[in-house]
Amino acid sequence: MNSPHTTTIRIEPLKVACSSCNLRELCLPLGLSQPDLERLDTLVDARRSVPRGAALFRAGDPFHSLFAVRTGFFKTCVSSEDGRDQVTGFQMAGELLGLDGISTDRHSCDAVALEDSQVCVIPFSDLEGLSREFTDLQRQFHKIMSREIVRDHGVMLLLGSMRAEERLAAFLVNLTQRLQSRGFSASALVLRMTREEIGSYLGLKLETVSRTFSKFQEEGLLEVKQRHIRIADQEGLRKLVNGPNC
Amino acid sequence: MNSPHTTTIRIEPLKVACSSCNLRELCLPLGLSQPDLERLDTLVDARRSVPRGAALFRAGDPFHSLFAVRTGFFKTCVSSEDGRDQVTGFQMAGELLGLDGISTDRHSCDAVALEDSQVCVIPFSDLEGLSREFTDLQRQFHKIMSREIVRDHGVMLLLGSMRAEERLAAFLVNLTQRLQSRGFSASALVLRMTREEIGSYLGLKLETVSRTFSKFQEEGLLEVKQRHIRIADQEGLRKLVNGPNC
DNA sequence: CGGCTTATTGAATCACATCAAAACGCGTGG
DNA sequence: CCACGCGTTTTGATGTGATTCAATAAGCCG
Repeated sequence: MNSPHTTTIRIEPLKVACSSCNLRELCLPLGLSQPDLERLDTLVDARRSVPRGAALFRAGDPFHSLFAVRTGFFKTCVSSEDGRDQVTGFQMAGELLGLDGISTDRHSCDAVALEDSQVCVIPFSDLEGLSREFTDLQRQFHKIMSREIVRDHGVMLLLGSMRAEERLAAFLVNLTQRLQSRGFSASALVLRMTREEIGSYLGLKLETVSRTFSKFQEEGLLEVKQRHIRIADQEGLRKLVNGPNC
Repeated sequence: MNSPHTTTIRIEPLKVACSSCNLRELCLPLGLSQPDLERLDTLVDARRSVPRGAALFRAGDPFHSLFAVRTGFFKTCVSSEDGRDQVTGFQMAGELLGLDGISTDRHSCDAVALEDSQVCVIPFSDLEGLSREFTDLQRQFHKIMSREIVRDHGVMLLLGSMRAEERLAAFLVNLTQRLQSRGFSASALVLRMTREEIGSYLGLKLETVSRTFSKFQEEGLLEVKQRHIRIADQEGLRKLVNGPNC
C-alpha cells in the first residue's frame, strides 16, 4: 500500500541483506561462506541516501560507522589549514568509505556524493565484534584496509613521478577497469566529476586536464564530449601509463 | 669481561618482550592493559637484523609477517613497470612495516634499511588470532592501519598541491616531530637518506632538494652541513608548511 | 530565454627539470 | 699518513611542461 486509499500488495522496502546483495563479490562480504554471510546481514542496520552534492561525512565529524557505497558515486578530499584541498579518491558501488576515521575516532576527510547515492551503514564496533568471531570477515576487512594503503601508494607514484598525460591515462584506465568489473562497458563512460575534481586528484589544474583530454582526442585515443568519454584506443592509453618508451 | 678468554656471566640476548620494550608507547602495544601486554609478548617471536642497504622485503615477496622497527631507519618504495620508483615513506623506531602485504599476501613495495637496523617479527596470523581475543589489541591494530591511510592522504596533499619549499618544510617538520616524540632534539637532526631519496619522496629532483636546502639556509631557517641539519627557525618553517599567506 | 556552472582554447609566465661541472666527504689501500 | 676513487652534494646555465590569466563557448536548469 504505497498510497493510503488503495489496497495493494505492500512492497517491503528492500531488505538490507549482504547475503543477497549483488555487490557481495566486490564489497565486504567477498569470500565469506554462506553461514558467515547470513551473520553479516545483522551488521548492516541501515541505509542512507545522500543527494548529489551533499556530504556523507566531513573532516572533524565523529566516527562511528563505515559506509559501503550501494549506488552512486563519491569523492573524498582532505584539505590543509590554508584551504588548499586534494581529492584523495573516487568511490563507486561496493567500495568502503570512512576508513580514515578509525585512527582518531574522527573523520579526517570529507566524503561528498557526486550523484544521488545510497550507502549501507556499518557500525564499526559491530564490525569489530563480528570480525572477532569470524576469521574470514576479519581477514577480508584487513585486506580491504591494506588494499587502500596499496592504492594510496600507487597514487603517490602517480603524483610524484608521472607527467600530465600519464596521469590522466592512468586515471582513465583505472576508472574503466573498476567500471568494467561492475558490468559496465570498458570503452564508454560518463565522468561523474568535473575537470577540476579530476585535476585535484591528479595534481593538475583543470585547464591542464582539459587540454590533455583534447590532446588525447587529437591523437585518436579518445572521443571526448564534455563528460562523455569513448575510449577509441585502449592499448594506446595503456602504453602511455607504463611510459611511452616501452 | 667481554673478551673471550675470561669467564664471565653470560649476558642473555635481551629478551624480546613488548611489555618491557621502551617503544611500547609508540608501537603496537600502545594503550594495552598489563595482562594484555604480557600476552602480546608471546606474539613477537624473533628479531631480525637488517644491515644498511639491505632489504627487509621486496615487492613480490610472500607476506607472512609485519615488522616493527626496533632500531634504525627504513625507506619503503614502490616502482612502476617502466622502472620509475617512488619512496612512499620513511620508518623509524616503533613504526610498522609490511601492511601493504596483507591485501594480496605478497608485498607490493620494497623496504630497505637506511642504516643498520633491527626489527621485531610479528607473524600476521598470530596477530590476527590474538586480536580476536583482545579487543584492545584489535582496536590498536586497526588504528595503526587507519593512521597509515591518513598519513598517505597527507602525502597526496603534499604531492598534489604544494610547491617545492612547502614540501621540504613539511618533510622536515614531520621528521622532527617524530624524532622529538622519541626523545631526540627538536632542533638538530641527521638525515639518514640522500637528497635523491628525499626528492623521490617529495616528488622533486635531487637538485631541487639541494637548492631548497640552500635557500632555507640563506633565509636563516636552517643550518645545513651535508646531512646534518640544525633548525634555526622552527616557526618560520611551520609557516611555510601552512602556506606563506597565513 | 537568461543566468550559472563547467569546459575549451590561447598567450605569457614561472617553477622545476635537465644538463653540466665542480667540490666535498668518506672509505680504501698503497 | 696521504693519495685515490667514488658516491653525494652543490651550484650555474638553459630548457620545458604545466600554471596562470583571460576570453569564449557550451551545456544546464529554473
